[in-house]
Parts: sequence; C-alpha cells; structure tokens
Amino acid sequence: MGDRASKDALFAQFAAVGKVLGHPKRLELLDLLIQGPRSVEGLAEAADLGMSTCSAHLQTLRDAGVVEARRDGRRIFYSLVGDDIAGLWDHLRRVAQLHRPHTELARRAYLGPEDTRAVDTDELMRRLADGDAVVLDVRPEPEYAAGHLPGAIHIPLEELAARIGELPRNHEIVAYCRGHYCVLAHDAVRLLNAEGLAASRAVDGVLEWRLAGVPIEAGAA
Amino acid sequence: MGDRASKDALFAQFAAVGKVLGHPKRLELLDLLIQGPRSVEGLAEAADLGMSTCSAHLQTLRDAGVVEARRDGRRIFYSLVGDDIAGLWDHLRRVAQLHRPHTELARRAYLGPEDTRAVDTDELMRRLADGDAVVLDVRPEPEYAAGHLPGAIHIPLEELAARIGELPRNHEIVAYCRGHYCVLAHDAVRLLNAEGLAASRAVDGVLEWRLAGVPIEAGAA
DNA sequence: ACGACATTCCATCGTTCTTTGGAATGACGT
DNA sequence: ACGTCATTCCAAAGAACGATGGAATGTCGT
Repeated sequence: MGDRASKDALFAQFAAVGKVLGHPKRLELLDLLIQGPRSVEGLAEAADLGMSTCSAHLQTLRDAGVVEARRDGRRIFYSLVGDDIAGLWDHLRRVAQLHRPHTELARRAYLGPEDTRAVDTDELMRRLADGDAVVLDVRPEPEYAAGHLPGAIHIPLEELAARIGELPRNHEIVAYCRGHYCVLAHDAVRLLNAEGLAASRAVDGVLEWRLAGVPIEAGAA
Repeated sequence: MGDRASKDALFAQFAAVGKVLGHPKRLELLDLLIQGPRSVEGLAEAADLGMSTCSAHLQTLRDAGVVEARRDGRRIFYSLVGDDIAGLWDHLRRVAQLHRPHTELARRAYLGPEDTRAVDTDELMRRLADGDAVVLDVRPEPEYAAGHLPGAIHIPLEELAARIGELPRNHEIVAYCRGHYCVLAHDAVRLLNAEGLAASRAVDGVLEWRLAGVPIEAGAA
C-alpha cells in the first residue's frame, strides 16, 4: 500500500488503455466504431487492413476494454463499450491539433481547402426544425443505419454523382458525415457545388453530436 | 487529397500524441508535471527513473508536443504546454477506471481502504470561505510552490509526523494532494487520525481543480 | 580557463509490437 | 455430415521501443 510496486501496477492499468491510442490504425478503427458496430471484414476494408492484422488490432482494443464483440450468425460485430471512448478520441485529436503544427498541415492535405461557409450545429438544428433545410448524410450505408440525424436524406458519397437528381435545386443542401477530420462531406459539397447545387458542409458530424447528446435516430431509411 | 496516404499521415499525427499515453512512466511524468514545472532530476527521482531514461521519456513527450523545456541556470525545467494535456490524462484515467475492472483493484491496493468521509470540492470551498476549515496541502515543497489552494497550510507528508504539533486539535483538518489516485492525502489522513486528530480527505486535488478552473495560488508559503 | 554539475546524446542489447500467410475454430445452410 | 464463410490462432520475421552506462554538451562559479 503506497509502495512503488502498487503505484506501478496502477499506472500500468492506465497505460494499458493508453497503448490503444498509440497506433494510427487502431485510432482509425475507433473512429469507425464510433459511427456504429461493424464486422471485422467491414472494418478491415474501411481501414485498409488485412483480416489478420485487423483482427489482431481488435483483440488489442478488446483486451484494453474499449470495445466489445458480439456474434451475429457467422459474423462478429465489434462496438465501443461507451461514448466516453469517443470522448477520449476527440480529446486526443484536439490536443494534436492544438499542439502539433503538423496536424493542421496533414488535415488540409487530407480534407482539402477550408470551406468558406460551414454550418454549425445550432444553425443546422434550427434549419431542421424549420423544415426548410435539406440535410444530407453521405456516409456509407451501415453507418447511416446505425444512427443518423432524424430527417436526414441518405446518399452515400459513392452514389452521389449518380443520384444527384434526387436532390432539390431550390433549397440549400447541408451535408454531414462522421465528424471533424472526415473527408466525406467535404468531397460531397465540392461535388454538389461543381454540379451547380447550393450546398454547404456541417461543421460537426455524428461523433460530435453523439458527445453533445444530440438525438441520433437508428434504423434504416 | 482524400487519398489513403493523406489519411494515414493525418492519423499518424494523432497517434504521435497517443504514443505518449502508452507507457506507464510517461504517464507518471505527466501526472507530476500537472502539479507544476519540474527539473529532470526532480522528475527522475519522483518517478523512480534513471536520469538517462527519464530524459529519454521527456524527449518523447517533447517530440509529441505535450511538454516544453525551459532552461534555468544549469537545470532544465519541463512543464505541460497546456491544461488540455491534464484533461486528456484525466479522461484516460476515467476510461480505465470505468472499463477495466483491474484498475479498481490496483487503485485500492495503492491507496488503501476507501475513506468513509471525503470532502467534496463544493464543501471544501464553503468551509474555506467560512474561514472555519483548516486545509492542509501535503504535497512536496516544489509542487506547493508551483500552485496551491489559497489559504492552505503546507506540511509535506514526509514532515507531517514531526510537525503534527503545528496543527490545531479543535478544528477538523481537510488534507488534499495531487488528485484522485494520489496517495499522499490518504496517508496523511490515516496518520492524523492515528494521532487522534479529526482529519478527512478532499475528494479532489490540484489536478481536478486545475481542470475545473478553481483558483490556484502560486508562490511560496 | 577550469572543475563541478545537470542534461542530453549515443551505441548497444534485450524486449515488445506488427505484419503476414496459413492452419484451426465455429456457425450456417443444405 | 459437408462445404462455405467469417474470424481467430499461430509461428516467424522485421521493426520499433526501452533501459543502460559512458561520453559529449552546455552552464555556472571561481
């Protein structure tokens, strides 16, 4: 009690969680899992990992206690054990953004030029309440199914070019995706603008809404 | 833009910060630095590390961007770059406590039996305002000097047994230290109670107060 | 300029982590 | 029971990490 060995044992517990955050691919898996449960195969493809490697990382996450596995038929679905994990991930990103100048460079290189006008969550909710906004979810199908903003239209970015006719030309469209650092809404807005539609991007995404307690609706479209 | 390489580069930035949290000794260094700037030697001793090893970990922290070094004479003092680092550490501990059952065991083994009555911050501030409380800071000298609760008496735990006569016997004493998971106040309260003084422990410590924006006074006693 | 001191750098060794492909496991449909 | 499919387990190789002691760097006081 109070001795070095006990203290080391306690800090080893904290470090066991910390290890999770030390590998980029594990962070990517966390980022995906925040959007909803996902099978190993789905995660491996989305994170650009081999099955074995993906499974190994998921074991690491499971051993650390941040994700849990549920079997459904022949697939195994992983999910976060709680929203506090998302909060930790969010916190980590903020620290990197604030204290590592390189982060901003990498962000710009990945997401493209900063939007001139991005709609914050307060305004988005106001427009939704007015019924006057067209809110567009451009994430892949399984993520939309796992939870989306009530009233949002869903067209995955991959299908957006083909299905652009489904969108109104007389309303401004607000596209959202996973959250800050997610490229989908950025790409969607650029595509829509190039096609002559009035579109802008939501500043926040599902990650931030989940943390802020914004109601998220589950189920298919 | 939007490609795999850019995404990997961005996530590598986040992981660079995450790596910091993956080693128990680095976490211990962060925990100490939250209490205030400290020299390499001081950190090495407090964290039970060799000088070289300690210096190497501090380089890692510096490269990650979470601490900065300032030279003062022949010593080099390290300090956190911001309170958000403390917030990240706090968040990490919460996740471990909530999702890793072993953490609670290790906590009990290190801190000893749970206090029956620990004083929360609201009550502590009330007692301080009333001037009726005796608040005791039992951290080592450099940490007290770097910041403490205004009005607190300072007796480091190491000197407490010898200087116990300085404490009043007709008031209840509330001891505080670094924060949750810090053993100092636990030990102090046990010692004081064994000597027949009325003493209890503050639930929170400097870490939590710093995050909550509770005013902290710097300077010597 | 010199010696004492605090810290960092460097080279090395042992350990742990990652990745990979293939074999084993477990569940489903027929 | 059998084949298929999704996932995990296993072993091996390579990479990254961590600890260590001694040399190098930089600062102070004389």
